[in-house]
Amino acid sequence: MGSPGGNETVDKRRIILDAAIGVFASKGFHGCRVSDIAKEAGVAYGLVYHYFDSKEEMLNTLFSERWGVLLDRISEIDDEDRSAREKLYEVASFIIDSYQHDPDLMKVIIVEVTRAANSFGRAHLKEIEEAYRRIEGIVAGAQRDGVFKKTIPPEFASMVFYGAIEQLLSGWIFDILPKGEKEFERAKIQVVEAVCSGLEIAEDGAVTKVTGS
Amino acid sequence: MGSPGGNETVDKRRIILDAAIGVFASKGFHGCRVSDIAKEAGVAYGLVYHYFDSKEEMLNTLFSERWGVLLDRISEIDDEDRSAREKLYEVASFIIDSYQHDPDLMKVIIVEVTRAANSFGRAHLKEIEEAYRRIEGIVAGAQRDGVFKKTIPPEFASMVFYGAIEQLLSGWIFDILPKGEKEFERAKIQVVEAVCSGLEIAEDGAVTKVTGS
Amino acid sequence: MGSPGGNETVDKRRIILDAAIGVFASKGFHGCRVSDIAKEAGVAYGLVYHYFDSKEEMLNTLFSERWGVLLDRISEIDDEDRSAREKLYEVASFIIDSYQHDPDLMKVIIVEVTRAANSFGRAHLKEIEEAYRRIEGIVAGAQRDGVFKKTIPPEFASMVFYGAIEQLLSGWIFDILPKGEKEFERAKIQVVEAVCSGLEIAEDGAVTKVTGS
Amino acid sequence: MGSPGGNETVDKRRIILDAAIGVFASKGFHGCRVSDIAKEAGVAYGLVYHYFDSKEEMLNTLFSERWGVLLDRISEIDDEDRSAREKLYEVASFIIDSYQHDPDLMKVIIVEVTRAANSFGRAHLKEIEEAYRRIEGIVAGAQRDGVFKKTIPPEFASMVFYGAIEQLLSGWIFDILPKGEKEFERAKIQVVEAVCSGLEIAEDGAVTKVTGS
DNA sequence: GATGAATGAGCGTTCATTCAT
DNA sequence: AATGAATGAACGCTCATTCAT
Repeated sequence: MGSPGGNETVDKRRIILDAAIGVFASKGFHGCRVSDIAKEAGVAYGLVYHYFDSKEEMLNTLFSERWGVLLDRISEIDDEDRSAREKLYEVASFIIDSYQHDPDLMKVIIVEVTRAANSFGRAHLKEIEEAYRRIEGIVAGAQRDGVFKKTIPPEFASMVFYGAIEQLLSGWIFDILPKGEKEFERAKIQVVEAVCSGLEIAEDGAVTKVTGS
Repeated sequence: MGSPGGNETVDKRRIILDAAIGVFASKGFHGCRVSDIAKEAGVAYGLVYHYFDSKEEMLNTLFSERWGVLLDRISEIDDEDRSAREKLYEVASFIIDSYQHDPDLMKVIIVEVTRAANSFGRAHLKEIEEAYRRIEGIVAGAQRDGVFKKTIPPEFASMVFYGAIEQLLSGWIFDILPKGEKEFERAKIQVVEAVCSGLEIAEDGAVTKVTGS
Repeated sequence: MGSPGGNETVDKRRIILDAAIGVFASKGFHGCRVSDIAKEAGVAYGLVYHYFDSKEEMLNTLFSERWGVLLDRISEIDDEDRSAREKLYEVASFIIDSYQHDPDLMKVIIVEVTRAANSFGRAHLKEIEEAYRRIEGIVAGAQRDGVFKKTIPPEFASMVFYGAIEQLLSGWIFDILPKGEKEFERAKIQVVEAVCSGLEIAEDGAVTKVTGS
Repeated sequence: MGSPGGNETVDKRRIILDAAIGVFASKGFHGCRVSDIAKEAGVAYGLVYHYFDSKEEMLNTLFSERWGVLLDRISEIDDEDRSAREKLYEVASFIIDSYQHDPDLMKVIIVEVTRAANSFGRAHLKEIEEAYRRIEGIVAGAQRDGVFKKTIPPEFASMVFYGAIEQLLSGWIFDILPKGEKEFERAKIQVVEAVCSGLEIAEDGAVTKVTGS
């Protein structure tokens, strides 16, 4: 039953981690000090090191926690009985919703890990690649089903798809693209439309089947 | 004896800049020391500061030099009398060729600036956005010509296109995608195909017109 | 066993400050390194920066601490019911005693701050001027009482008095004048005599009333 | 005949020295760079080192040049057949006129040398002491003549007199005292009055004989 | 004399990490 | 668990001075 009475017991570890999200997001991993995190969390300097071996471990933890959820979700989506386009829509949807729900966390994950492959990304390359591979799986399935063209290798398609989404997120993060519920919803549809049907008007003039949640 | 024949005259500034490319590429901007650059360039520590105000100024210089060339090239391409798809192919081609020609420089530009919008990218946001805008222009033109669908806003299409290409470069940089002349050439075609025609097989079954240089 | 008896508890901040006095006095502010201070204090380099924001802050702290005491003392003296000459004697006495008690500290204050108005003195100009103003107050009072001549403006008299004393301290600091208890006591009397009664023999031949503590 | 035609020949050494006065005065010896002086002088960086062995040598030169003039003038004054008070007035007058004539140079001499006995002053201690000794000579003479009281040792009187004047100069330099022709003239009179006759009203009420130039 | 590129020792400051309590 | 003082390696930058031309 844990702590009697309920959840008054504070999980300092969690508090520190949440503080780290905010601090990493606003100052950047390199730009912040461990003391900033402790201060933000309202705990003593040393306590951070009681729970984490290093500043980097906090980032790693934040990334892995969230990335694991993403990987699970992609697999789940892939297991559903839907078209490839719908599956990609679901993936885009999940990522964009994640950003909408906790922009700071997604900013940290993308800016400090995913797009910083040089430093911390290195450590998570395997996890990151795993996501690519699962999207790849969706594409490969569609190719087997004769829905996606075989001229574009799945691993390539996966990169295009993921790259497009991440670019959108970056656009929002750095205020290059307008943000808002409406924009996010549109983006989900349009990024899938662009990647699946392309920007060009098809010969037959069909503008495509819109996918919605 | 002077320098009768030509370029034996050494431009130390250039030498330092070139050394910086290599060092930034291999150790990262944060991971290297100014002394690493001086050593690599074979010059005294202080000379670096004779030519540059700071470590960061070297990165800025490298970025701006190259990004300026990219911007010029996109404009040039847009001025040509070709289809939008061909123009996008040319842009992709230029970027990928740039990587092929000087992988270290492109790595630095992408890893340390373009994808590090949090830190140095901030300083170059205007230049970076300018590139997006020029691609946007190509798309907008195609929409006016009735070749690209109007359901996807040009600024959105531009992000998808650029995001896809950058993801490919990242894939090569971090050894997620196989490198090689053949791969690069294929990538140019496929990224354009994916973005313009989409991954799906069009209703009419047309696999699309391949564009070559 | 704690610290039952008293002051075994070490105040590292104080230790560092005291070490700074010695180091600044012997090598000068510019001539010493922060590591000299740390070494002298027997603490780790970084601890200095745990307690102080910068090398300069140590100097500022030392100055303000001591100068505050001087200002208080002057006010206290001015509040006493004594003649102006006696008050000036008390001020001279306090300053000279300060030097006698902690020559290094006074050396630092005079050499690095008071007489270095160009650099650090600038920052403390207000505090320094305050001292001048308080001496000025003593003189002005004496003029009102008809004891000091009105032909010499108080602010001018204050500068003469303070300048004379500081010159004596400089003389001792740089071994131009002989040091010693006897010399210090004599100096107190003579500087007041010189400034109050002048170097000349008065018409009536009176050599003056000597002031003692 | 030197340079034919006259003085079109520029003495670069002099130009550098004059530039140094301005730069030392405005930025301070420590606060300026050799390149600042070269720039101010309008000469190449390296030329400074052609004429001077070091940055310090420029300061030394400036000091010695001017201080020599002061020493000569004091001797000259002392040789005149005037009262001690008149002699001291002449000395004060010369120093204050020097400041009026070239405030930057006097600022450098006082701020960077005379009052910086810790660093550069050390090197010039002998010259500086020589000035004290010459003033001392004037006082000693007056004591022998029965004009100055013997209770204040000449070397002590000399410090009081010089300290008072230097304090005034510092006051002008750092804008603590009002500047202006009238102020300078008054100061000459008052500093001598203060030091010779004292601040107190003498028993017999005589306010003293004012000395004018 | 004149130029300014080249040298490199030196130093203030930062901050992740450790540790005694 | 919790605190925050203590540690010290690391690094960017400055700038007086030298030197090749």
